[in-house]
Amino acid sequence: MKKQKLIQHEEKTIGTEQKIIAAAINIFQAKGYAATRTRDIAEAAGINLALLNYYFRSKEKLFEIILLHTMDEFMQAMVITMNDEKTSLEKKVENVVLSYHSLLTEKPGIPLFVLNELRQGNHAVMLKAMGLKKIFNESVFATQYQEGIKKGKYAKRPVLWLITNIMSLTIFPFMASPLLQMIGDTDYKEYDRFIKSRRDYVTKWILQSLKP
Amino acid sequence: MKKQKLIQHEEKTIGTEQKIIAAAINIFQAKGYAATRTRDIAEAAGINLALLNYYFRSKEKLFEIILLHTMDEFMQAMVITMNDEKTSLEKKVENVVLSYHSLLTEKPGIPLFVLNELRQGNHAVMLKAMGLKKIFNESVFATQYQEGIKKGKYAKRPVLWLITNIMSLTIFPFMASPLLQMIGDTDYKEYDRFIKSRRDYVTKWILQSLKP
DNA sequence: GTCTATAACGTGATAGAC
DNA sequence: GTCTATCACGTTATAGAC
Repeated sequence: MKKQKLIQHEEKTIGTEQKIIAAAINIFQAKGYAATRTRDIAEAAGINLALLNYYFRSKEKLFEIILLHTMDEFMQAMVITMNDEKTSLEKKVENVVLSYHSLLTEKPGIPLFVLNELRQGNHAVMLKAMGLKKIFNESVFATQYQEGIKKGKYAKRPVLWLITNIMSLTIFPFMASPLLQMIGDTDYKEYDRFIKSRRDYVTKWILQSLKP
Repeated sequence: MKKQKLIQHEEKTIGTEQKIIAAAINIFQAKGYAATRTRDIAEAAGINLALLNYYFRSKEKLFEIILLHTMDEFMQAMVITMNDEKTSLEKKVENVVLSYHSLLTEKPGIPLFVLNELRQGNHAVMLKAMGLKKIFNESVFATQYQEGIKKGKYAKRPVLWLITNIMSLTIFPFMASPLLQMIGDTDYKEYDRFIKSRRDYVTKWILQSLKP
């Protein structure tokens, strides 16, 4: 009976904590740190402002949790596919494009959120971002790319070149979607189709650019 | 003598006003509306906080001026070249890439600034951005593109397709420069060379993608 | 026009009851 | 754990002297 109570207690705790985190993710990602008011998060979570501080001590602490979580989400989309021993580099490019598309279709606000905090000089983001260097340079992806160059299969360019192409063509259309929607005079649904229709084309286009 | 005094008066006024605007551009573009404190602008302009409000009434008013100015700067980079009657579409693509590169090399913070305020739902930006629709659809650029498609010279795709490619490949590397610098393990100077070395390649790559 | 001093306000955080 | 009420602080904006 004591255990029963404890479990119930913990479940309830986790429930509220998760509700706050879920709300915080939405609002922080949509508006950034400075433009977000903790009151709004509390309201969106259906709880009181005081309770938010009870769980997370401060706005900054809560933010850092959301920030790290978001960075992980963003990086995970590529880390796994980049280190798959079983796939070719060509297949990896395809998979990265695919996984970014599915992530960003669901959460298009992530890149702007991350880059914005990076520009503000947020220390936590910078540390996380540092990790990307290792991830790339020590990845199976990087090795395969270097191999391809040695064999004369790919043009001799830094890995950064390829990564820039991939990220530019996959991420930017999501970041700039409000702008591009206006230019193209499309609504949300139509723009979504537009982006989807680009997906395979983008992959092929990138692969084609690898040739010497 | 009265006129002399008036001119002097006006010159001094313009001087201070411009100093404030210059400072505001720097800080607003670097940190966004919410994260900017008017005190910082005043300090950077070498004047007092009260004086800032004397000239611009409020933070919001000052911000809107900077915002519209920035949007104009951003849009102007393409509007002019897009409507040049004397150049071919191929030359226009080349020129747009060039003008964006020179603008963003000097002021790399502009795209993030604009997209960030657009995401916050800023009314003024949205109105300005609306103008882009007309600018593109009624441009010489758009006409030439449609002509090319009719002649079977280009693949049959919406103009938005081409615009997305151009913007993605030219703008994103500037927006994500802190991130990409870390990934590539390069310093500011080296990354600058990297971007410059991509310029011509990007142009050719885009042109190549026009083919059916 | 420009300053100093201060009012007015918004927001993050806490005290204390339940 | 959760709430209401309140404090504490930073920031915008203004009043008033020069």
